Amino acid sequence: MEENKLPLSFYQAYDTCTLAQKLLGCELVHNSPDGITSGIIVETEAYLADDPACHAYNRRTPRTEPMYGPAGTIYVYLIYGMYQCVNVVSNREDIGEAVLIRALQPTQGIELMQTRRSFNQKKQREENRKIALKELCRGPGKLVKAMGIERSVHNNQHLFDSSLFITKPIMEDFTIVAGSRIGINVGRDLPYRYYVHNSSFTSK
DNA sequence: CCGGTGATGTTC
DNA sequence: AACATCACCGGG
Repeated sequence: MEENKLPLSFYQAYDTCTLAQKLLGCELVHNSPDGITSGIIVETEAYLADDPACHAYNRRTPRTEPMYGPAGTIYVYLIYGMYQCVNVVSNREDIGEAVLIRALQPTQGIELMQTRRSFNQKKQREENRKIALKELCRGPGKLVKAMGIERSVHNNQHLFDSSLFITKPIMEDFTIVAGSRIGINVGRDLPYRYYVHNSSFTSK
């Protein structure tokens, strides 16, 4: 599996919008101390340097610094106080652009993902609710929790040198649909959201 | 629909 | 120091 990692050159080869589409069909893998979990990327969003919705738009601060790193850097941030989202940094060093991973089709470690998703951090215990396969990684916050991705661990690491990595495309013959990004105000008119047509694992 | 939740950036 | 914002999710 490790040997199927995307090469560094893959992340450097494309502009951000193209990379966001090229990552569809690839597998996101986390080789964690608790076990391996993975899923096929079925939904992404591009965030560009000249794009007001981009965290790095006109600002280079401690939080956004990973976005200015080399392509393939991992950018994890906290949102709404309780969720984290994971991005693949794109373009050249010193240009703040990235691709947000929004949904996965789960492949390996499904039970572990269900366990992670079922853990109620407020009550500090696991709850009984059974989470449907389709719901496991449908959304950026959900997939980060299911995959066990942690800002404190993975932020500013590189996909080529981390327990979190991406392998070459394993999905074949799919159509890519472009549309407006989800959950943002500025830049909502830009068609920078990409997803696999007819996949039942994408968010809405 | 609506509110929880906390880091971040901006304004004072 | 205070405030507005926020690439979300789950309960209703």
